[in-house]
Amino acid sequence: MHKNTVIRPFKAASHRHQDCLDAAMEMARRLCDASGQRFTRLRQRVLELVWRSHEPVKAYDILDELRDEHGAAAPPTVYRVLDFLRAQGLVHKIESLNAYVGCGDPGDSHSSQFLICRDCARVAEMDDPELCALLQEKAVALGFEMDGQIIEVNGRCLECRLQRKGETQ
Amino acid sequence: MHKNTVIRPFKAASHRHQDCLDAAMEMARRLCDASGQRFTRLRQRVLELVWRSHEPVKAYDILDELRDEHGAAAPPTVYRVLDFLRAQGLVHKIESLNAYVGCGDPGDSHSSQFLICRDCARVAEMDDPELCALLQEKAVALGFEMDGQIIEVNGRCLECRLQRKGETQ
DNA sequence: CATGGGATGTTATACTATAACATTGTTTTT
DNA sequence: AAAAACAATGTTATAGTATAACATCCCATG
Repeated sequence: MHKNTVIRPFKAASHRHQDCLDAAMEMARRLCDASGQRFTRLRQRVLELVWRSHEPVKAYDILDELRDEHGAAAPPTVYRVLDFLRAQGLVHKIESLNAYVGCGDPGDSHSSQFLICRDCARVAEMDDPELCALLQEKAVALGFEMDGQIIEVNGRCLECRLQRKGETQ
Repeated sequence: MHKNTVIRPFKAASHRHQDCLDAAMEMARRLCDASGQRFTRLRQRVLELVWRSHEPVKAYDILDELRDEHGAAAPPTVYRVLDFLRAQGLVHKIESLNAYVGCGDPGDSHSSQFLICRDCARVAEMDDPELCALLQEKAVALGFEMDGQIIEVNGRCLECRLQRKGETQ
């Protein structure tokens, strides 16, 4: 069930991002097929924009991009597609940023813990079973029935720590 | 250092809320005195409004209230005061709700985990050292330097579970 | 009692998101 | 193939959340 703790790592700056993109699109197509949902051009395009990088993307940035490509486009277009993609587990919302990231392991229903780098703004995603279990345990101890969690960690990723070692920020 | 895991419990429906309010005001006054900050009428009033209940409060609800009492009032008034109160650790923001709650243990700098009841909308606050330690450990294992965390758990509090047992919602 | 800095007021605007209804497009049924 | 049914997208309007920039007020202190 839990394949791996880190389901969306901080990739080396040199990684071939096209591979991330291709993999995400392939998975999306497969998942939508499997669940009888339509992976329309618009939905694919929005998902590509979300996966443009490993940084979270704002709804209105997506909107601007669609406008450039496509003439008209209004907020509901973007929010509807984002809602769809989130419902399929293809995209997550980062609540503390009001921004969206592609899911590192769509299809496997999981809980997520996000690591957000304050320097490069990239986001990694974990699905750590120990963390979930402990949180669950703590909630249950208070009689609380848990049905979802939001965990977002702010800090600095390894790459940024090494690069900027010693700088004052 | 860590006095208690639960620093803002789900109180029984029958609790004397005035006591919560009085305690919060007393602490706030003391903390501001200690740090040389001014606990003005406005700041006190906003903190009272945040502590009006154990449910998170929206910035614009505070604004409406201030307008009723006080004539004019514009968003910056509220947001500035909320920022102040947050900086003093007297108030926390619930990111997933865009709403604010009074801190259950101001003065002691801590991390918070919030439990949010979907039925009664009340919020409890924990500061669980084990949870923090485990999250820290997981982050460090990825080379991530953690400087803050957001944990918000959605679910149902004990009281609501007992009251609505069997209901389909 | 002036004066300097912190607090608040004021106006305008940016940013985030949804409601409600119209239109288009795709499948399914006949 | 036509019609019905439903899903997806377009469109217009508006609600909800937050900040920038500058003006004024207040009050602690010298």
